[in-house]
Amino acid sequence: MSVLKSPPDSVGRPHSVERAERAKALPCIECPVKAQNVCQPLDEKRQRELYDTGKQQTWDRGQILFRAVDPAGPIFKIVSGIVAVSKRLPDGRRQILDFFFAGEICGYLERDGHYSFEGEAMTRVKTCSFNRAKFNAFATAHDDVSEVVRSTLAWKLESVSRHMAVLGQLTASERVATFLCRLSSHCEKQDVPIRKLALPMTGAEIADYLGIRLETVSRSLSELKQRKIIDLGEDIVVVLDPARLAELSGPDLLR
Amino acid sequence: MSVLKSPPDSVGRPHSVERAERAKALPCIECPVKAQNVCQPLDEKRQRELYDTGKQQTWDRGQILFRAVDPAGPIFKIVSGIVAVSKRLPDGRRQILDFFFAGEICGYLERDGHYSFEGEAMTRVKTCSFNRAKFNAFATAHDDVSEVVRSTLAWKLESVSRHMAVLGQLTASERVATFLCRLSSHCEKQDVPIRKLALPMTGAEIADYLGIRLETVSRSLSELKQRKIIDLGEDIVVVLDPARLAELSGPDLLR
DNA sequence: CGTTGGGTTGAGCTTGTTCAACCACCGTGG
DNA sequence: CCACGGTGGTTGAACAAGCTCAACCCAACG
Repeated sequence: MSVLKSPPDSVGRPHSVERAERAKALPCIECPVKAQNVCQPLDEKRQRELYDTGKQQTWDRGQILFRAVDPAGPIFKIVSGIVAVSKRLPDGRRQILDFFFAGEICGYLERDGHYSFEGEAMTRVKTCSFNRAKFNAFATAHDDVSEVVRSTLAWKLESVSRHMAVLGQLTASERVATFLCRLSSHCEKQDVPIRKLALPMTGAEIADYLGIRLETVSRSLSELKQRKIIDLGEDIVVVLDPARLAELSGPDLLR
Repeated sequence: MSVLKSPPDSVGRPHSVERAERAKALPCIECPVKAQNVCQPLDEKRQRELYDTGKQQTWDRGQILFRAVDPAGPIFKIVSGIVAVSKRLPDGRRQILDFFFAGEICGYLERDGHYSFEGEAMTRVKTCSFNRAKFNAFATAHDDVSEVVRSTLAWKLESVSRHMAVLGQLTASERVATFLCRLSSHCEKQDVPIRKLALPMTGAEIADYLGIRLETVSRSLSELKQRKIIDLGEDIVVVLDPARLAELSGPDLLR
């Protein structure tokens, strides 16, 4: 298997676990996200069956997992790390539609044989990459799995709709505050319940997610710091006053 | 069955078809949207079974089918007319998330026992209103139906995501142009293939959908008229130059 | 030690908002 | 029959939020 040179903009083949190695043991046993999403209802037998439809991959920050022009290939369950899914406009503008965290599935949506959007690793990312046809067949064959797919879609549709209201109605500073609240509530749910937030994405990426310029993001953050609501460190935000932050995010558009 | 007085803001009970009357004949036979969405795979027996989980209703323009504060009640398949689904912010701002047309299902999304959003009739609307629990049971019992639910969700998720890019990245005039293109391509698909578009919603509603002020909508439309790209009539838009309109909507965010 | 990528900050400008006046249309009631 | 108020649309002028462009800083890295 020859390794291709990385095309210009930092796309490249990820490191794959070899078939032979896979046969040895089922890594799912130790998988940090085995209890999440489609894997949640699976016993060991079915887990192995699903695992055999895919392979594990590791991606470096900035690598593209899938592009909107590519024919729809595998779907990706994120084992660790963060993936940004975005829509690019021909003139260079882009809208980051959502950030996907460990346990979530991305690259699922397709449109006449192509990925609908683009997925990019915001950090080092580990994925289980399932063959699309086999995954769909697996889901069709198992009612509980397809129920998980359905509820995941419904949940995503809701959270994306909510973010639409952010883009359509909120001011720049409200958007930034909302973003921090969302990050914070996400961390509370799985990570340390501390109010030190790691910011794994750059200002430009936050800007593309919030539909504003990166300078505006920076200014809003500075203003929040000025007002002693947050403190800024190295790729870190410390929330000093969660209550006031929530106020500033205006309405309840969290999650 | 007593009819309640309409609460302040034009909510009211719709006119329902009585049970006795329903028993007579299955109106689905003549239903204009019997081939769409969840009804599409049904033979007459299953169609009757589904129909019996709900009832037909008619709503006047401006009536609220469901509110975000209401406990999640029925889900609505639209037989005719247009419904706007929106998210309201406490301070009066609102984002219209999507317009639902004949054949589509709305009021489906729920969050801890309540409707996620709000649905309002933009025109006179006929619905089949299915009991939620019974509908879900019906879907669970029939693989082909739940497959339709899944694919509808995936499709909606995609189109909502696409609209996010509109809100996050496009200028006001691009948004308006995009909106007209979307309307136009929708009409092409089912109605007369003519380029006279009926505008069933007010400027304020278009504004809430596009995340701009109604004055801005009006100005953009006037400018398009000035440039001989469209013509404006009574609640009607005539597309004079579809190609240039598509250009102005910037990138391909249609549908 | 120079380069590169990301972040901050300022000054001027543009887009879209805000506020207001005005008009056309329509249904209602004196 | 016309006066009236209510709704929805148009247009203008002043204003402000956010964008653009640019300079500058800092840390990482070859």
